[in-house]
Amino acid sequence: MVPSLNETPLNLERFMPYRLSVLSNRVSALIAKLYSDQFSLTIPEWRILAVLGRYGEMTATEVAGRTAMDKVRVSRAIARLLEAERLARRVDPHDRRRLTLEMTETGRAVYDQIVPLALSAEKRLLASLPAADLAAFERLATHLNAAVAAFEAELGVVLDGADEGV
Amino acid sequence: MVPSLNETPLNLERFMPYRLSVLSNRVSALIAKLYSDQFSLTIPEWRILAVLGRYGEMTATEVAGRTAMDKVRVSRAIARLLEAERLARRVDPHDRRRLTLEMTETGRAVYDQIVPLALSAEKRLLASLPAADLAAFERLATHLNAAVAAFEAELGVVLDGADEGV
DNA sequence: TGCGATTTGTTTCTTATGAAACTAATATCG
DNA sequence: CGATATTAGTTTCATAAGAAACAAATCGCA
Repeated sequence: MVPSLNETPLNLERFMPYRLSVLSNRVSALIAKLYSDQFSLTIPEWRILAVLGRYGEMTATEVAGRTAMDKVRVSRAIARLLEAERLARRVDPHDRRRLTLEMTETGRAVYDQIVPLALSAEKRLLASLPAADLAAFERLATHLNAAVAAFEAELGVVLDGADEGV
Repeated sequence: MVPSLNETPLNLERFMPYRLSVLSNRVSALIAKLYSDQFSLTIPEWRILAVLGRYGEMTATEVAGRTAMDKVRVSRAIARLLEAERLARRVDPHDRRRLTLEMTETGRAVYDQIVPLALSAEKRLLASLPAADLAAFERLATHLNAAVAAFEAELGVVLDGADEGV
């Protein structure tokens, strides 16, 4: 039987968006495995700790902007972190809609334990990869981000950076 | 305020697994946008059509293997495709547990319309990217897949290629 | 002022997800 | 042969997801 009547059948294995997706999710699953069991932390929860650890206090909306996560997802992850007392928050006196988030000592202890795990995993994954290839990936990522943005703009779409992983 | 008390704070924007994830999901969301509304097709449904279009008839298990999708996800996507009469299946007479899948004419019509959209989107996204950078990405992908596999093996984990996107 | 528009964050509702249990058919090995 | 293990695919169950509606606070401008 002829595999396809289409003139240019799509070879999934060579389709860049597909490869990117499979690769990304394999890597994410591995990294998540390193902390999810041990600390019972979900991916969005970890992301929140990561941005707070890096940039200090901020609100839920700012976290969503930084992490490219949906605000609902952020809201729920924050609820779990508050419940576990890994996060505390206080009302901004200048604008009482805003709730400023910060890690508690418990939260920071978790963060401080995961960061080295994550960095060493990354280091290990990239070990023996030529530096030039990593630099090329950086360029590809920058290029694709811009190309996607341009395409979206043309489609008149407002796709927020909804995503999944790590 | 000091951003982190950690000696090596994690800079998410430079953390490769994170960049990979955000990039992948942006690209996937864009590609999905090109067909999901128009054909009301989900990502797993599209993947199934894609492998059938490329490789011809196969069973659900084979589809799962090809696409790195979970078998439950495949099963449900097949159910929807059958419901929409985009797929037909028949019992393998040699092994009556096996159900061989093939596209119907309706299914192939959808496939034939989406393939050019997907390929032209990919082409556009990669336009003006130096070929060397794309080749470097191929190497990075190969390298990372192997590195993840090695890491998993060491952790004694059996992570199937569960994934998300495109 | 004051009232409609906007912003922040949560909740509701529907659907998607995957682990584990399950059904049915086949393979294996005593 | 026949009991047990394995395989293909589905269903159940609990959780996660996002769109849209929502509540509360603030902004903006007549």
